[in-house]
Amino acid sequence: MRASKSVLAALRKTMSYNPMALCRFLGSSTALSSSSSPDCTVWNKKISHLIRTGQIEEAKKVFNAIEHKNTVTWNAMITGHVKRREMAKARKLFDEMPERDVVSWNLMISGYLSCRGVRFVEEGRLLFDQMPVRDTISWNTMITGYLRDGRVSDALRLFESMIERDVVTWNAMISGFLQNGVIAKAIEIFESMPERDSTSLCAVVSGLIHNGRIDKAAKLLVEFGAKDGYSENLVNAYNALIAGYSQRGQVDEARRVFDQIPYFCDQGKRRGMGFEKNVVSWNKMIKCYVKAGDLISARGLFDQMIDRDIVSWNTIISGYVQVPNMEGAIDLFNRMLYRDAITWNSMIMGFAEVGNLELAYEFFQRMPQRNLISWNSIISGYEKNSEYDWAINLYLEMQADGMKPDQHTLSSILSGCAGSVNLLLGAQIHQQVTKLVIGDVPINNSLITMYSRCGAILEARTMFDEMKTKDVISWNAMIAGYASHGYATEALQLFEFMKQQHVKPTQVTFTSVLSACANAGFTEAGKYYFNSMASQFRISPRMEHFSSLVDMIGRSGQLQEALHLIKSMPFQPDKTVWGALLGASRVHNNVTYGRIAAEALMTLDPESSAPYALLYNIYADLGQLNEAAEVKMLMRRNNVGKHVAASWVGSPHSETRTF
DNA sequence: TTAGGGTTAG
Repeated sequence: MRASKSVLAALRKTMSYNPMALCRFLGSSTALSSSSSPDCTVWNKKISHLIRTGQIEEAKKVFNAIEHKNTVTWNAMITGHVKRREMAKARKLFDEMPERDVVSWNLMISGYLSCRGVRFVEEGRLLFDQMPVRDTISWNTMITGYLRDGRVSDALRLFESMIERDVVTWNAMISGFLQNGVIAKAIEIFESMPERDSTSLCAVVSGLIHNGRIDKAAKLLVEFGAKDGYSENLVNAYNALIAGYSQRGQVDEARRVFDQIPYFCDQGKRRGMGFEKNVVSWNKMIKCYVKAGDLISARGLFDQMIDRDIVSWNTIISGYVQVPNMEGAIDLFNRMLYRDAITWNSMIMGFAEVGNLELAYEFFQRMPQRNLISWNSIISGYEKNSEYDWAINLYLEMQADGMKPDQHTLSSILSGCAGSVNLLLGAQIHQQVTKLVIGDVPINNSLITMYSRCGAILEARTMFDEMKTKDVISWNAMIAGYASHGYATEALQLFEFMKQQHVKPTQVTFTSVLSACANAGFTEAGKYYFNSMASQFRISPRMEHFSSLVDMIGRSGQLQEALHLIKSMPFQPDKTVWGALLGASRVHNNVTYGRIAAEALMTLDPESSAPYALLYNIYADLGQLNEAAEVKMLMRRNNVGKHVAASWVGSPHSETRTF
């Protein structure tokens, strides 16, 4: 096939838009020699296009078919492999190619350096040393590679031995130093560089924010941002600053920056050339208000926006979902022209949060394309609302659908297994976790909880012991496992070991520790631990800690001391605390304290029949039948007690105790 | 082929 020169020229002109057209015209089955194609530029572009669109096999076919390749052809093919980190394949081509130019060398170096790891960095350096002629890009690539790998001094050595540095070199040094936390040096470089561009400023601002130096970032942005010569992408730096303040909860500061952007726009000569706020600025500011819980201001900005994008809508919807105000969210949802998975997922999460699983499921069903987060949201929704079997069924459905679970899915489903005491599935998930190599700390913690809730306390302990890295939650989970199964000694031993390992306990730790003491009747130990909360760890005791202490002191017979403790509490005791005193009074059949506790409970929780029932039993056991009858009458008069003495859920230990 | 940025949902 032979194409006329003019046709080829016309086609070449449109090449960059539609390279496939040329291919179709020429037919791709024939050998692509220079006789059928005047030069290989066209084919090189075709290869580049195929690589850009991820069709490397196709690219390889074209590459192999070309008879007379030039250096660009080889480089294009090498690019394809380098992008996919296939360095062995890239290297083979590089070694085979008849003539290399500086781009070939640079490509290989950048490929090796992107792979990270000492071996690859050294390989890159070897090529850098071997190459006959280096340009600035070679140097910049090598410096960036070192900085990415944390080798700051190597980078600095190269930088200092460079003769002709360009702005990219300086910028690479700035961002690299900031990435490695060498802040002072980065600022020094920024301030001493011969010419700055907007990238320099963006790099230094975002890097400083990343390193917690937001005020310095703001100062530099104000100082250098107002000067001439910076391009429109400076707004990115302002946006980064808004996001930085937003993350720290400094709403007013963020708003000040947000309002400042058009101010500098007036200062700059090219008004309307991009110095103004863009949609990202608005979205970040709205997000800032949402994060601070100021939905009114967030909505105000949202309503003022002229060009909203999907992120604007999703941000404001997430604000309503977080409150949660699902009516508002639905209203916005209905007004949206285009929705994406994030929109739908936010709605699902919101409905799950307010316990409306029907609507959550309906939205889950209705959404056009579910992703992993959709599944995770609906599964965790059911799990959090104690619908464990639904959660487990959805998990099975998810897998049948070919969706691979991640650590969020597994953590939800493990909680589901713990909730429904499904040891069989829990152990299966454990195997899956091992296979998927998602052995991260939160997942392992869920496994501990799952095993211990299912009563497999030995498996829980094995899990705990095998964890290479633990956090305080791992310790809490294991201690809680022991405590809730009556292994008080083991719980306290582990707690002592935890302190030896210098892991700082939390309020949750003490909840389990005190509950273990209460269940086992270790009153003195319990008092000691309770006092150590504030004195050793600066943790203020919460309601559940007081109620445990009241429980154990009361049950040991020191009812007066228990009442004294209640009176000395820094906040109003709730029904769990009074319930503990009432329970203890029942154990000792003590009318005096039983009455006090029961009366407090009747005021706090007028619906509950439990205080009447307990008080009745105390009187009855003491043979004071008249008083017992009075209690019954009182209960009838107050219109409580359809199920007499049936369910008492006020005490933290209600499951393990019978009244 | 080198530098910055890339918002929203767990």
